[in-house]
Amino acid sequence: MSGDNEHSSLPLDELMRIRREKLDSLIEQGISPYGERFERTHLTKEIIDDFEQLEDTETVIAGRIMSLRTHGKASFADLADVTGKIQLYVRVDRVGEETYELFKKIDIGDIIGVRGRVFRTRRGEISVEILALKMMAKSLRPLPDKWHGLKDVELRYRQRYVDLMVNPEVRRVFETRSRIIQILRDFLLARGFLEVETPMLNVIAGGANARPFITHHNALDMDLYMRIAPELYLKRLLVGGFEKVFEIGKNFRNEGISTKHNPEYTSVEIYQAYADMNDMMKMTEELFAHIAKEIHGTTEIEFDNHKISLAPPWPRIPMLEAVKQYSGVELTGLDAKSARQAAKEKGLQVDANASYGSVLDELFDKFVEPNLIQPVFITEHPVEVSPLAKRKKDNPRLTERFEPFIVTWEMANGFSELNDPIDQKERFVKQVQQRESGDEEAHMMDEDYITALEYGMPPAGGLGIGIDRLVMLLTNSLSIRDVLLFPHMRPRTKSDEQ
RNA sequence: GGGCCUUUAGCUCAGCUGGCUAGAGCACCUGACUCUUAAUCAGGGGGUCCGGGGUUCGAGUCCCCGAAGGCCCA
Repeated sequence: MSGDNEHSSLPLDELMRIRREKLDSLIEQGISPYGERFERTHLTKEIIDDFEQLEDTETVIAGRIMSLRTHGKASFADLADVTGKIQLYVRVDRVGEETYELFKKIDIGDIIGVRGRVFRTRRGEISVEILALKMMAKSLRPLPDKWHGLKDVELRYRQRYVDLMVNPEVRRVFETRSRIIQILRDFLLARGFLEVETPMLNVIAGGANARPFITHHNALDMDLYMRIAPELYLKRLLVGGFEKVFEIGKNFRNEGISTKHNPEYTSVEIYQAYADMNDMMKMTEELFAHIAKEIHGTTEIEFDNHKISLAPPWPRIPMLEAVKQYSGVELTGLDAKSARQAAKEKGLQVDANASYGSVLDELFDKFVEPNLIQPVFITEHPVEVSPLAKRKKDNPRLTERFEPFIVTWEMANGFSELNDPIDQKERFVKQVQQRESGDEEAHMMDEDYITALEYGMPPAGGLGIGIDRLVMLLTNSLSIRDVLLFPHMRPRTKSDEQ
């Protein structure tokens, strides 16, 4: 509908037009507006930290102009690089008319290189007095408000590059995210684990209860699934003879989006031969405490106005006991029918043919989960919802499984791995039946995985940790989108690409 | 999927029970200013009020449909 010439009267176009004119005039003067390789001697933070040594010496820095204060024949600006920012000072009687004119063509947002003298202003601010100036990148769009920054969360996520420019605390979150992953990796490597990579394009999507994304391989002319978990591949590696492996990577689940869910998210899965759930619980609490100490210097952290203590050991509470404690419902020893009855009496809607295990699971979600603020391991999940976990020796309806909860979130999931191929096959068969009766999240049959188990897999402990949630916990972020650089957003239909 | 809320200048926000030409701060432009720092002072330009219908003499404001986003719930 709207023609091109209507567009040209939009104010953004006017702001951009003015900058384009400055760009053109630079080119006319033979100045390249987009620079080239540039050798810096210092980062801004180094100048501030080492001011005593650097005072009155020459330095070469580069970065983005964040603000300008011009005063006729002398001017100030703030220049930001990855370490922070520093004030620039320029005076015409020092640099000469030509450089001063070039400085006056600079806009907020431009990236420049500066050679200058380190000094402190009368008001005490460490600054660099410009002696020479180079344009590195002309910015053609205005930056958000220097005081209020960019607040609109939609714009922040859609144009994260702008968010990162103007909101320094956002950059810090992602620096912390990177460090957390590095610490995690170092922790595992130091314990003799091997980092591996397994396929993300799967013929069978297994290892979790979730709906997969479907994609297509053209040359083979076949549909493939994006993986929902690396679990079954990693356990094949235990069959093959690796004894300690882990994988950090993306999983893809075709589910809704919320403050705690993104369709692609990052996990670490860890498998250790000859270990069991108890070893993995110990590793979990040690790992969380270790990362917290490296990041914050303490295991006592704050999240959403809660004081959380990550210091091991964390309590272990069997699921049945937790349900009894928080809902008053005693399910031990009941059959599926009386379990359903008990749940109904607590006002819970349950399917007429819900299994004992799923009743337990639902009671847990409803009555227990919202109370689990401090770290706690919930253990011994029912077998129906744990198709890959070893059964408990003294109670085959339950499994050797655990999930740590912190601030009501399930932070991880682990168990003594089921290595009995016959039991595993039966569990898959049950899952396939559920799938056929409409449960799209139930497991698919994975014959090759059964074959692998038939060769013999050592008993093992396994553990999967949601890295996004871990980062949320340690950066006090209430939305998963705040720890994802580019969270998934619906595309805007049109005319918003300004 | 359901409920509630938001969308006004590049950014951050006002705009009352419908009523003159839709405002402010920052940013931008012009001028003044050689230690400012949310620089200051004077002047100026800038609007698809998310989109589409409707009610009305008159809609940023009320009604309906739609879009994107946020929060809560499933």
